[in-house]
Amino acid sequence: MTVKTRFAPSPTGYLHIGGARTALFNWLFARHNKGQFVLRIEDSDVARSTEESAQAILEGMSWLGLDWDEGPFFQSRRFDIYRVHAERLLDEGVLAYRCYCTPEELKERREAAMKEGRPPMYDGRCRQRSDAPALPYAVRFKVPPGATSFKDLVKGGVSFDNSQIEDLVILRSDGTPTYNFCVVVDDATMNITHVIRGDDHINNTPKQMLLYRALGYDVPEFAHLPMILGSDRTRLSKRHGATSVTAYREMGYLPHALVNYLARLGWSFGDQEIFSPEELIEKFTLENVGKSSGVFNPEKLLWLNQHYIKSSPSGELREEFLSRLKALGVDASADPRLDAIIKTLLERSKTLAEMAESALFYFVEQVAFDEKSARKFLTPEAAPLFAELAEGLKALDAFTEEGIEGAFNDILDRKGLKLGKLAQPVRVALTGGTVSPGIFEMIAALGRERSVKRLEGAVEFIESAGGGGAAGGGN
RNA sequence: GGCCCUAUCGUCUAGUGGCCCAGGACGUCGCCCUCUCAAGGCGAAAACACGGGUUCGACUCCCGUUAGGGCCGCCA
Repeated sequence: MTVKTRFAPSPTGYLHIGGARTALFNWLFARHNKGQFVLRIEDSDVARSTEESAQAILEGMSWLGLDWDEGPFFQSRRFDIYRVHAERLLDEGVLAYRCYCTPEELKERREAAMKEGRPPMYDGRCRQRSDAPALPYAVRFKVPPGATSFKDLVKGGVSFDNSQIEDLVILRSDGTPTYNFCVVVDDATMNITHVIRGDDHINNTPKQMLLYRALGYDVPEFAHLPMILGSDRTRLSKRHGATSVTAYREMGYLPHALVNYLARLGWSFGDQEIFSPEELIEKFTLENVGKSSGVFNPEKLLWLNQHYIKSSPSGELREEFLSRLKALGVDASADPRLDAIIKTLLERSKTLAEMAESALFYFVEQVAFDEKSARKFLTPEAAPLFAELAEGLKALDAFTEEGIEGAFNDILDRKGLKLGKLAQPVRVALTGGTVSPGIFEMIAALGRERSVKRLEGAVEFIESAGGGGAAGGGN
């Protein structure tokens, strides 16, 4: 039997971190076992579902690289299938029945029960009803007595007493099917072999198993993944910060970093931390999924992101980098320095957003001097150094890191200075601030023209500042 | 309140009865490297929730307590 898993989100919001991990584990399990992965949109609650959410979820999946073999199926387009199944149960007479209680009545009873400390379960009062008033009715599944247990692939043995399970509604009074019923009909008719989902669904499992049996279908395997919690150990939600996959994309995270992080949250393979998607597929098994919930740790994600950025070939990030620059007002698509520039930024950027921002100085016409840095480093003593370096750079045969270093060393030797005494002022002259990539690689990437111009501009700046001139920039 | 699940460093985790006075990673701190910032290297602090069993021997098995989470909808 070939393995078939599914991811079945409800389109009531964006793809969030928890959903993404559920999708990932389903995908990994299917790929590892050379099986199929199905995407199904659970929009049986038509009122709450939106087209945009469904679209956002598909985009999130694609961005993460989680491709599906079948679907997306939409429950809203399968209502007749559910109705046929529900009627089958109703026809049997003993498996389902019509309930004429109104939602308002039910709510009242539930609240009363809660207040008295009783379990807020439906009491089954319409079970015995033999009349058929001309009133709206919902269809309820008649939960049989006994116990329902199963062997969860991550949690182990789980058992429920059926007396704890109420007669659930499978068809609303408007004729639409409910979640627990749709899931069963869908998973059965789509031949899902392994249901892998969040453990907030573990209580639904016995209800669904009972439904499978009533319908005469085989019960699939279940694997319930522990929840992802926020730093305060409650269910991860918006107030814990960014929780949507899209948000991480926008902040400049790489999909592999997110995938790697999510995989290691709840799953492990010895001491290994870094996994390519291929490696995850090869190594992923449900046995190595932990049973306990885990706290989402943005700092570790950030570390992974930095890891993936610094180990990316510069060409791989080019497009994304360009579009981020563009958003900052820089069109660098035709700039021949592009790859060299990216290379200088690779190992000092935690996100793509940060990378684009720290690249800005390479492209601006006028360097904006940071006031404090300028006061400290753009001094009258520095001016002749800049002039000399500008000459040295002009005279270079090859404008390479080695050549540039040579030009620096000439000056250093002549003046008897340490590199720091020259590099830091030069850094301010060229970038406007005191933080940048290594001085030689940075100058090589900046280019000869601009480096010389900016040095000369800094000399002018110093001279005019000496005469009381205003702060400005070099070229 | 009832039911279900869970319990190793701050966090993610390794550990499947002796290899563990518990290993790795993020984070934190210190040192080294160093032209700044990073990266990198080295090192440090940091955990088996508690109580009973079982066993020659428990982080590992069982029971209980405690704590956390989840679910109790004509939401999914």
